[in-house]
Amino acid sequence: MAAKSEQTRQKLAEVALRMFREIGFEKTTMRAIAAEAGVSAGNAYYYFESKDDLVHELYVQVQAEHAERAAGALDKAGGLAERLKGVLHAGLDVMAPYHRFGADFVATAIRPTSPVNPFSAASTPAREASLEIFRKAVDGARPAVPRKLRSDLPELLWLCYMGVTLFWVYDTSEGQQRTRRLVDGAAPLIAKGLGLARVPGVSKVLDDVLNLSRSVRT
Amino acid sequence: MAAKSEQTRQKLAEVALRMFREIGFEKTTMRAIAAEAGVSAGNAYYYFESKDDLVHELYVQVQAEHAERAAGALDKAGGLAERLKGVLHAGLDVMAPYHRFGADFVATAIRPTSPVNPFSAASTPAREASLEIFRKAVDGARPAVPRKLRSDLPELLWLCYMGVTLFWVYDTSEGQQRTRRLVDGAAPLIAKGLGLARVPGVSKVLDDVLNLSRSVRT
DNA sequence: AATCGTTCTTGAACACGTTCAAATTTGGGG
DNA sequence: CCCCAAATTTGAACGTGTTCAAGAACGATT
Repeated sequence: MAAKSEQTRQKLAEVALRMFREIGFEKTTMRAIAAEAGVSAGNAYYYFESKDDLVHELYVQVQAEHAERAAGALDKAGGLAERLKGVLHAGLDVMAPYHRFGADFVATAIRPTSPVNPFSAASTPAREASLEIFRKAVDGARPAVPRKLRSDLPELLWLCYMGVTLFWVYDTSEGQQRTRRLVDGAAPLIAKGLGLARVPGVSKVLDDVLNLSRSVRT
Repeated sequence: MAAKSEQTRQKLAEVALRMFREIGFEKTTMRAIAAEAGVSAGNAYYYFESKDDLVHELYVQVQAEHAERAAGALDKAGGLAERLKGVLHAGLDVMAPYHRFGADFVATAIRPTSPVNPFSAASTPAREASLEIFRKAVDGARPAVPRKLRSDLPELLWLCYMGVTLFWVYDTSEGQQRTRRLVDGAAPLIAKGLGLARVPGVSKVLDDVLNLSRSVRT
């Protein structure tokens, strides 16, 4: 059966993710993962290129669950502020069990050469799915977002989400409530701030910002 | 002479920094540093707690040189936009030789437990010195920055600087010219944007932003 | 100059992530 | 049922960052 191999792979991933959660990144050694999964250390490398590759597995799973929960939250909210809150809190909910592991995750993910890097080729599907969440959040918002911003906003919000994640990693408050407060405070502010896009003086500066943001990408 | 010990320490730091620049972080092994400095590998650990600690040494030196060059740039410019440009370009100039090493540096620095982490206790002097640069940039600016923003702005700009650094690490364009363009574009935009703080509609939102930024820190 | 505590230095050892040649298992075709 | 090629698994090995007990060099005190 071809399933046997897949079974070993899944066992390894499952064990690795559980250990990441329970004892952290560094204490979760490849040998320990393999032992717990009942295979040799070398064998783990038949299924995963590296320890980082197991982190990528986590990233993909977390992202998938985020998409699912975010969709649920978006069904319930119409205003941009509430939609944003829903999406961001959903993300925090999914990541919560991994908070102690967060710093190592980010340290791994930030390397341009890592498969976990959210900008890397290996992460393109996960990143696209994540971007899609923010596209939906923006597109479905009532009242609608100013037309001028509609195309750039999802990407910018996704970047904000990366920022919130970073903040969350450093947030040692109980249950990361500071990050929760940040989300609760920032979401309505962003929504309100977008309304200013129609103020003439602001509009000009905003155009410049958008132009810069576009020009600097290439 | 007490200088003998200090000499060994400096030799190690000098060799390490040069190797970081020339062959990158991973290829610069502790054994290689020690060998090149003419001591045993174990001895390097008498002077530096860890490899990361050598990165901290680099951080401190880079920061010191940044402060120096930024001060020079600030002497020549009065407007906030020009002052910001000067400070940011000075930072990029100092970091330039280490660009290939940047990703590893950031990956190290981003760990809350690392001595290199810019928010860590070990980095407090370097961080304060860096903040001071932005305080000077803001305080000396003519026309003056809106009073409301004067106290928070340096910290926010310093955060922007962290963001620019991150952008720079990922910037693979020749000579990191995209980052240069980002700085040239963003500096005047920030200066212009601050002027909007006096527009009534904007002022209210801005108050909320500042309040949130303050409340979320504790 | 001899002594002694401190500072400095060494080299072997450890656990880690990772590699790889060799061994084993698997599954399909004769 | 047997055989072979491919897929899977092993265990030993490598180089890494780091630790540490032991020793060597130093410098102040007598």
